[in-house]
Amino acid sequence: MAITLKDLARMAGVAESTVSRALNDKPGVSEETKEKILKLADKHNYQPNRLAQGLAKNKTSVIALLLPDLKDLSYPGLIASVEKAANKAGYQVVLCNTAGSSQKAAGYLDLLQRNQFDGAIIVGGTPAEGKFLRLALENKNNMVLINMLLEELLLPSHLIDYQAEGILAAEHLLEENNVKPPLLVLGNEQEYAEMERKEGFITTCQQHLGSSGEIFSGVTDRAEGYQVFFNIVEKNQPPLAIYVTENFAALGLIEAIKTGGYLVPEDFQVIGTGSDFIADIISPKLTVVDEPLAKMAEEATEKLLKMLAEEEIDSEIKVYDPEIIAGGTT
Amino acid sequence: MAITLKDLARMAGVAESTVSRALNDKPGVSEETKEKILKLADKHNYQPNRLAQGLAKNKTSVIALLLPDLKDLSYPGLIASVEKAANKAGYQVVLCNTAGSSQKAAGYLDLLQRNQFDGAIIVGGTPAEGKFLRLALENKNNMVLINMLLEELLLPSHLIDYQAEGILAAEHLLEENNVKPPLLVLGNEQEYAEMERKEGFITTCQQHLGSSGEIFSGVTDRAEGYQVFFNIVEKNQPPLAIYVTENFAALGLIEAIKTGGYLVPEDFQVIGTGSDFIADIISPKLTVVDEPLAKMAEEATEKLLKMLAEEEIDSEIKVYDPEIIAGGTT
DNA sequence: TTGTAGGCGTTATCAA
DNA sequence: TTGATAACGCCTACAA
Repeated sequence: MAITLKDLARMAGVAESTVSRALNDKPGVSEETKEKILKLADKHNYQPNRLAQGLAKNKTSVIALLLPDLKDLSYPGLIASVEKAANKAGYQVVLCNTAGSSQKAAGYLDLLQRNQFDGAIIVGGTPAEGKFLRLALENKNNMVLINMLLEELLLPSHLIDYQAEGILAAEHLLEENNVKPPLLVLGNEQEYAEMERKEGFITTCQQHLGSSGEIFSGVTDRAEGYQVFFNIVEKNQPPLAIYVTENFAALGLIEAIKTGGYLVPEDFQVIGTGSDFIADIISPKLTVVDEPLAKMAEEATEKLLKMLAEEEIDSEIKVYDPEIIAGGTT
Repeated sequence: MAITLKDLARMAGVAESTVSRALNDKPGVSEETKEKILKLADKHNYQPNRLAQGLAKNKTSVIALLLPDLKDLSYPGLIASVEKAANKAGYQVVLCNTAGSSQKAAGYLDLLQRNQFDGAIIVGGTPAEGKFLRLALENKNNMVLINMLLEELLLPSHLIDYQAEGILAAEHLLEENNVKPPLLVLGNEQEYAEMERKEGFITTCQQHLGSSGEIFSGVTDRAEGYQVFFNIVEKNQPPLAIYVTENFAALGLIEAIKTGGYLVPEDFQVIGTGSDFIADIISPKLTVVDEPLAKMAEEATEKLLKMLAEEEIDSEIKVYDPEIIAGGTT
């Protein structure tokens, strides 16, 4: 067993309270005894038990970051941002992989609710996670949301304006190619983000051209992106402008375009969704509608820390604007 | 404040111990009182405080998985494997991002040592992490290692045989192209894994051909992989066989080959390192030397759980063999 | 079947 | 400046 504060007290011949004061640098301990105690603690490599500390102080200094998908390459930036803000305030961050399962998410929220963590930042991405949050909300308010929209539940939320993404993408493509309506290649059309992008994109196209181009959906991975190229050229002739919401689909699509002997951006202009990673492994570098995830994460973390510090009750919803990062594909 | 066991006891008009027994399904409680207590607990949504439980039972049922790099696309599989094994045994897993910094790693090991977690699985990848582990090892034995080799520290370790990777890669390439010695494209030559791969590769080439091909190093990302192609064709003529240890470098290299008007695998045969993800976004699918990370993770987790359960002291080192997964690039 | 009491390892209050 | 002592919320002998 590890050495305890009580052990130190016995060895130093003082009371536990004195040891506690000495270790925590609190006033009311003579330099002499303090030094003796610190030396002893160091010698025996004393490490205060965090469970006991947490119980006594009602605080663990650990926050959890719940992520729905570890393969999403835009998360490392988000994570770094959360960690930076949290560390600065003396908190450590642990990551919880919910893998899009509300059951797993519930498991981690159980830890949160039962004092294993002080707070949690919950990142959306999977639909219908609202239900399990209700329980967790009962007593405390120690959660903030990123990109998760809940109907009724009132929690601080940091949301991307997905509709604005569609609008920006459309405007960008229309700037350069205003003859034929741009095409839209979507992933899972049931997802909130995709619905919004579609709405923004189509509306903008119609406003400018009076009509919108063909829409393909269910195109999420590289193979599907590759394949959709053939569906596209079946009825459409280049030059064409295309908005592909899914990153890996964009990868496959551009590969197909180049394999087909066409040029990007001369024959096909392509715009995707923000992710340094993907933009970089595509050649030419993909033009994207970028999401300010790092900033969102930072502000979400600061909001959470403020809630923990001031026990402030809050449910502010903050919406963030995307922006175009020009690459070589448009 | 949340409701406590003591509150329940008061409300039910019984002793705390009775409530504890009822909630934990222990014998010695009449059906009647038990039901009353459970109903009360349910009504007030009672959630036992894990810090208190942990303190009393000296167990949190949470293990930590320390990862050096969240961008590594072979980790999601490893993580899933750890979670599966841990969950089955009633443990929850949290991920800790050490980001290759021993300081950050030390912070998480501090949590471990101070009872916030029961155990930890530490994944290597960054050099010289050994030092900070020494401290953590003092009292407990609740850590296992994956792909981290330490000189003196005795901990259960689960290691890939990197030298065998080089050997396999060489043998595979030699099978099909035994005229010219295959080329080697390395990432960071200082890393243990790379040194071993190189050793195995070169030795095998020399055994079979009496000589080994040109070696390029410091090629880690897509751009560098793209660029190295030009260095390669400067002095070498296809057909050529190439072993590229870094995944993204392989991506760029193949892109350059195709852009240059050459064919894969007819003109250039390429073999990389295992990762479903990368192999899949390359076309043709990359042939790889696969690392059995999922299996390693599973066995490492089971070892850890066994250590926690039986307090067994152990420092077994288990070495895992890589294997070729044929794609379309060889 | 139930209650009392002590312990887990800290912190914090109040006297001395 | 120090030391008892209670408290944090739970578990677990031991007694009743």
